[in-house]
Amino acid sequence: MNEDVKDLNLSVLKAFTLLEAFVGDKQKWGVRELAKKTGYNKSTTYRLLNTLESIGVLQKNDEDKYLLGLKLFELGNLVSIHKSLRKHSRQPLEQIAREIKETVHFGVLDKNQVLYLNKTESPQGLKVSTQIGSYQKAYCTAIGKVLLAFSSEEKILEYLKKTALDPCTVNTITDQHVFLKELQKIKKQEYALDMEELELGLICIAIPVFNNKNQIIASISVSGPSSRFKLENIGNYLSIIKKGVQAIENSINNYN
Amino acid sequence: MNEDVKDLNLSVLKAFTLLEAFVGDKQKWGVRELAKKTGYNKSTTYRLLNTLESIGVLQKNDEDKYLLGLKLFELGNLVSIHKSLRKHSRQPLEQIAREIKETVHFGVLDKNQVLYLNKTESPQGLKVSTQIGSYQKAYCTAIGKVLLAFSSEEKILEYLKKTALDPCTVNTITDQHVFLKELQKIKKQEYALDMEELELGLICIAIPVFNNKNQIIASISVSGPSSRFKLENIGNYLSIIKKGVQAIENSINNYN
DNA sequence: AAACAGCGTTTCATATAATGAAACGTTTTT
DNA sequence: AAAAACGTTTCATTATATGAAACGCTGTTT
Repeated sequence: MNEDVKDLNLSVLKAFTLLEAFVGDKQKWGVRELAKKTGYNKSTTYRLLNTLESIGVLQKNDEDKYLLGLKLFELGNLVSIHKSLRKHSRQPLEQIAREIKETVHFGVLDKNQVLYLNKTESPQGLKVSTQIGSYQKAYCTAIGKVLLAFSSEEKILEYLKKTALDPCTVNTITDQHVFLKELQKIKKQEYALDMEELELGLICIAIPVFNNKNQIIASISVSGPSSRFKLENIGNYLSIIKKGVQAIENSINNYN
Repeated sequence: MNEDVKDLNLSVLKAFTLLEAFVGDKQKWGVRELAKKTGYNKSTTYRLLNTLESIGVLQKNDEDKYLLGLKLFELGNLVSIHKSLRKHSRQPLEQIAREIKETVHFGVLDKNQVLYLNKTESPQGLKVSTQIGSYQKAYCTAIGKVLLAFSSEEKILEYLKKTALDPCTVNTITDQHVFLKELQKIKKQEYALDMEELELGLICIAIPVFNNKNQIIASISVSGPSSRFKLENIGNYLSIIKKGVQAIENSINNYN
C-alpha cells in the first residue's frame, strides 16, 4: 500500500477500498467476507463499515448484509464532469434504441479506457447490458476504436505504449501495426466495427461525436448479438445513429 | 461531533463531510475554503482532499479547484437500492414528457422525504429542474402528498409527529388537520396537486404507482410554471400520466 | 440435547498515524 | 514593491486507529 506515498489518510483509503469491493457482481457483503477480501482486520473492517453506514454511504439489508447506500447515489448524480454530455445524449440514445431495437451506448475516453456515460438497453430479451460509469478496454470495442481513431497521433502512440493488446477473443487485434491500420481505416470510413473482438457473439458499430472545433468528444455505439446483427443492416444502422449524433452535436454546440 | 458516538472512524466521517460540501450549488472548492466551511484544520483538509483525489473521488480542474470525481459517478451508478424502479421508469417518463412538454419526476418516500429517482426535463426554456438523488419536503409537493396519502395510517401519523409543516409559500398547508383532510381527498381522487405550495409560480400534479399487492411504491409528477399549467388541462394530463404509470406497473410486476 | 462453527460485536493495552501551528514557496492582488 | 492569499511541507505531540482475544448470538451438526 506504499511506494511513493505522499501523506494520504489511510483510513479514508481503506474505506474506499472497501467500497471498491462492490464494483463487480457481488452487491451484498458481510463484515468477515470483506475483511477477508481486503486483508483488513475484522475489527477495522467492522468499524469502517459501521462508519460508512452511519452516513448512508452503505446500507444494511434485511439479512444484515451491507449494500451501497443512497448517499452514493446522491453524490454520483452530482458529478459535474461530463454532465452536459450525459444529459444531451439521453434523448438521442432513446430514439436510436427505439428504431434499431438494440442496446445503444454513449462513451468517452478517460484514462485510456472507454468510460460509459449513458446507455439505452434493447427492448429485446437477448441484449447487451453494460454498467454506466464502468470502464472497458478501448482497443477491442467499436466505441473505443472510434475514440482512438480520431485522436491525435501522439495520443494514439502514447496509448499503444501504455496498453498491451491482450486477446479477448480470437478476433481481437493484438498486433500494433494491424491495429494502427484499423484506426486509419476507421478514420477514413468514419465508423468502427467490433466483430466479436471483445466477446464472442457480440458485434458493435460506433460513430464519432465531434464538438464545433471538429475534435472528437464522444462516441455512440450500437451492440447486438451476431445472430441478429447482419452486415447488410450496417448502412441502415449508420444513418439512424448519425441522426442521433447530429442531435447531440447540435444541442451540445448550441446550448453549452 | 459526539453524543452517543459508537466507535466511528473520524477520518472517514471528515472525508464525507468534505464531500457533503459539494451537495449544493457550489461545485468547485479550494482547500482553505473547505477548511473554513467545515472547521477542520487547513492541513487536515488538505490531506483529506489529497487522499480523495488520489483515488478519483475528487478531481482537480484547470484552476486547481476540487470537483466531485468520476469514482463517485461509478459508485453511484452501482447503487442497487431502487435500481429496478429507476430503470423501468425511464422510458415512460420520456414518453410523458414528450406528450405534455413539462418536466416529469419519479420519486419514492425515503426517510420521510421525497427522493427523486429519475426525471425527464421539459424541452421548453422555462422549466423545473431538480437534482436526481436529491431530497425534497413531502408535505408541500404533489409527489410527496401522493406518497403519504396512500401510506398506512400509522405511517402518516408518524410522519406528522416527526415533521413540522413549515410554510414554504403562502399556499403551504401548515395545519395538521387540514393536511390530513388533503390526504384523504388525494386518496379518493387518486391524484395530488401542488398549487404553489412549495414555490410560488410552480404547479405540480402527481399520481401513485402501485405494486401488484396494491401498495404504493412510487409516484410520477408533472411540474410546470403556473403561466402554462392550467386547470382545464388536468384531465388530459392525468390520462397521459396514467399511461406511463401503467407501463411502469406492468414492467415492474412482470419482469422483476 | 450438547457441541460446534459461523456471524457481528466489544474490550483494552499498544503503537501508529492523524493532527495543527508555524514556516515555506508561489501566485495574485493591492 | 509590498501585501495577501493560495496550496504545501515540516515536526513534535497526542489522540486515535489497531488487532488479538473474548463475547453473545444464531443456526447447524453431532
